[in-house]
Amino acid sequence: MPPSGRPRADARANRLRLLTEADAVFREQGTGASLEAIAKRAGVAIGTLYGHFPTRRALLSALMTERNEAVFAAGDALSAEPPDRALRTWIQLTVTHAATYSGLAALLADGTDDASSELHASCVRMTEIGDTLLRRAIDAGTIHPTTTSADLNTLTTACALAREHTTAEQADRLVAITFTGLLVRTSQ
Amino acid sequence: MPPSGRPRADARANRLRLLTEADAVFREQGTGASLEAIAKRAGVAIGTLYGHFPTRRALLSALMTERNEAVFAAGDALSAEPPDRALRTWIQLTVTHAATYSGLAALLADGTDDASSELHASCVRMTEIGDTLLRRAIDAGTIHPTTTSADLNTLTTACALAREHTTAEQADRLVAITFTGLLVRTSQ
DNA sequence: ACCTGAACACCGTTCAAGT
DNA sequence: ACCTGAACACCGTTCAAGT
Repeated sequence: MPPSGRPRADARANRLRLLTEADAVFREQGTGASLEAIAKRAGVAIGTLYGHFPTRRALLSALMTERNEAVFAAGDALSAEPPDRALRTWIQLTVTHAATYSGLAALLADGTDDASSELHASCVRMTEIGDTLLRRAIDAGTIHPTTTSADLNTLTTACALAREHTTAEQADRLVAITFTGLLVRTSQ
Repeated sequence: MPPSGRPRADARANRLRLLTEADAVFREQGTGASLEAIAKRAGVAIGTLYGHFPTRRALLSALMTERNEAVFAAGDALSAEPPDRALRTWIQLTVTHAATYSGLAALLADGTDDASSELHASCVRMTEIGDTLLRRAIDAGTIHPTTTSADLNTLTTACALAREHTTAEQADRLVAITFTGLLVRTSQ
């Protein structure tokens, strides 16, 4: 059972500094970075980090919270766009999101199926939004009707994973190629 | 300078058993598996493993040698096939190859650009074969002419990486989608 | 209620001693 | 020439003691 009432002021400050430094370190070194290093940069002992975030994934999850909300909101807003443009923008959005830190895409990919992962809920939410946009695009007749929600997830995961091994430009080209592969082939 | 003449019989036997067990362990646990475990299963001390294979990549490289030759030969043989079918088969082949062990695709992706990697030479060779098949398919008019050799590498890497996070069926669907994205869009 | 940091566990890598 | 395995280094994680 979590402690009730407001947390102590120093605890709040420590939590905030841990998140700030974790973001910086994960950006530089990926999600596998040393937790010791993060604690040291935040000016706290390693035990304090574990006190706030019992697992690496819990830390990552806390770090992604704000960003998640932004992506969810953007996804919902895409309902106003033309179906195929909306889907394409969504793919670009989620790929970039999953590539925030090197190593994150793999955790998100596994988080979709692993209900015990702290990242599971946000993965499910993303899948739902993607599914809505996908169905709309299929109904509009621009996306191949056999495309599944799982395809969309796999495709996003693949592009995000690949992004860790090439330039952003090359990764964008892959997104473009893959999206083209989803389109219904009409006489041009 | 390497030792001249034939290696000692026991050394040869150890090397062979190390390769056999490494293959089994990497298949089960991926390329990050414990080298201690491999040595133990092969019935030798950890120092013996390091004596034969100074780095994890050297061990992987030795492990891939035979398989590499098979893939190169298959790639060369594809010159006899219709250009687009040949390219598609090549993509499937290389994706499967890069997904032999979980974690291998990432090493191969980095090995292409890292000349100091023991896996570099085979990566370059694969790129060459892919490039030949790609140009032929472009010349035949079935593949979009702006497609580059780098696109092919990124695409293969992406599919192989994704394969570690889904079923083989789902991964095959991704290959199909991506390949469709390469095709010149004609009136069907 | 929260923080500290020593202690423990685990694993990769090296190298002096042995055969 | 090759093998052994103890020794070292490094890092993730826990938890008793402190404030």
